[in-house]
Amino acid sequence: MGKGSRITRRRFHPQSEPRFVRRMNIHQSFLADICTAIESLADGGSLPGGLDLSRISVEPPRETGHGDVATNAALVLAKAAKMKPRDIADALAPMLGALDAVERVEVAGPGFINLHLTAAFWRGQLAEILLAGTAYGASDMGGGEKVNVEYVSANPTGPLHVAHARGAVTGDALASLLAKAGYDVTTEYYINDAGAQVETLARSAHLRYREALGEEIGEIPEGFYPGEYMIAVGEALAERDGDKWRDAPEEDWIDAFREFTVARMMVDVKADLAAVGIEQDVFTSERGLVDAGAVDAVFAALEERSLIYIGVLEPPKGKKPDDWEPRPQTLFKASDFGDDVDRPMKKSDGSWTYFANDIAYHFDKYKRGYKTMIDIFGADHGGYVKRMVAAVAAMSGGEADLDIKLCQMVHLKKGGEPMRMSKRAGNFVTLRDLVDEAGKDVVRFMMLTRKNDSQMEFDLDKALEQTRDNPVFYVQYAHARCRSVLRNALEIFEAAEISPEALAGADMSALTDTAEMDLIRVMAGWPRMIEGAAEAHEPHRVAYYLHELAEHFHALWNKGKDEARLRFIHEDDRALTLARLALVQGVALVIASGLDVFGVQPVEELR
RNA sequence: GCGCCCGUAGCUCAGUCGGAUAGAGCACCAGAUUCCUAAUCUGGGGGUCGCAGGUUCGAAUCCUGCCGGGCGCACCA
Repeated sequence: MGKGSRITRRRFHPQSEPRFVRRMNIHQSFLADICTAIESLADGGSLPGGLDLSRISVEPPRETGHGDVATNAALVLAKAAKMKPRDIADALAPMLGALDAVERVEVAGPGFINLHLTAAFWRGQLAEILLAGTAYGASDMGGGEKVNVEYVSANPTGPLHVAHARGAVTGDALASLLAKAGYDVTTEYYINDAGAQVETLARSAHLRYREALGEEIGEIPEGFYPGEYMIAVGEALAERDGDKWRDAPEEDWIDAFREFTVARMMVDVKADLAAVGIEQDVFTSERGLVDAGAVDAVFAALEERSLIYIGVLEPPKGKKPDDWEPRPQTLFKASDFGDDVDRPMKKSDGSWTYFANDIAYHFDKYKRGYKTMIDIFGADHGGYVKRMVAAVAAMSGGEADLDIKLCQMVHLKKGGEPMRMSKRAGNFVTLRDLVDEAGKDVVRFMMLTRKNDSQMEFDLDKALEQTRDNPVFYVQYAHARCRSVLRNALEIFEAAEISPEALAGADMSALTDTAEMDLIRVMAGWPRMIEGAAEAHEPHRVAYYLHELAEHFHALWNKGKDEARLRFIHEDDRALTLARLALVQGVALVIASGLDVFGVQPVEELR
């Protein structure tokens, strides 16, 4: 549980593989070959049998001079085999050198085995990319396992602001990343419509309602939501109900006003999310769960297992609340599951705490079949993580796994100057403002260029400039260039001749330049990238991958400026051109595939 | 005081469940455009990976302790 609790299952289902989609990435494929070779050496007595092969890794070496794939097999096995790493490597190397895809093998450093693959192998990879199309990179790593990704879940008390944007985009991209990696993903929003904040919201609506009826309300008093967006709510209520609630006691209207206002806020929230291209599958109401008795049920279940008791908590050291007093409370034994202290389930008035409701919510998800849950929270909820993870462990009997991703703050900048935001002063930037100014694709991509737990700067001017300072345009430009070449190629080819499917059958032996082969190598790394990012729950890796891919393409493009023979289109050499177009088409597809994970539309041209 | 996160080039940040000589962008310097979009490319300078120990064939990565920054800390959500 806790920190290391991530998806670790890697299952392959060779029986169920569609024929035409490569499901095992090339490194896994070589890993299988290496294991076979080791077993065969063991059979021949050159190695001890029964060695633990689980720590063997196969990966692209950082140094290009170290071949295309490298394995640490000899290093990892040395201790258990009681042999020198170099000796194991020397025995293994010739066997791997005999593989069709391997051109050359070398033992290097302390015992790494570096494989140099044949050009034919790489060209074959390009053909696979073209056949798979934008589905390239799809994996069945998840094996169809149900995963629930919950994000945004902002209180329905006003419009979404920039801090929500990061969580929204992160959750959305993570969800599509997991879907691409073979998980059955549900995206979800938890509506916090049960607490004191929505009561305040209802009162604020009543205030604006009286205002709409012509009453002079003056300054919005402390303890009410002051936002101007509430004016329309008051007007709508006045329109609907006339003045029947004007002088009525609160208990007469509070429920109706809350319900109306929350519903209205959620319409706005969904519209804001739609503006960044987000449409979640499920919206769960906290109040609905409470009313349905879900909290009572999970409470009883925990009580059944003696995880609930009445106790008195120690005051927090160092920072004691002013009104602290020792008081018996109904506590959940979170400390049995990794939390620092036990946590209250009931408030002093006997109603459930937010935490209790949230346990019921996660129990509800669990009962709906999600053994893997991901919550995207803002950094200000960091102190809540341990208790929630503990609760999920407890209520699922250790069966379910909750990973909470904290999104750190976004510091908005404009012209190099930080934009100080304060709700009180009313100058906070809404998600809608941001999208209106920068565009949804830029917002999405920019928000995903940083690890979720690092704070990030978002320079509005750079996002608006649409220049090289803006990483999304660097990638889009590469895609646009690909599309441009393919459009130009229509002057000498029919569209059907240069479709991805047709190009997959092209003779690619003309692709020989190092820049071309490098590009294919990067493209062929896409499935592995997907799996790694999905397993780590880190969508930002895709942004860096796309930048790298674009970089290699731009490099090849410019190489064609220096050496005319490297240009993509040669009117006098159709065969050569088809090979190059296969490459260009492949790049366009992989970029489109990557942008699709981010929910960003690839552009045909930038002009 | 306790818990979580972060600390990597002047700035913003990557760095694959421990791998070989630590990377990118921006900024700075020097170059590339008769020709598929120069919103691009090529080359260069720039680092005690916060500090100190430890683990091992090997540490930016794992462990411990410090230092610095952020967030949070009963009955809010």
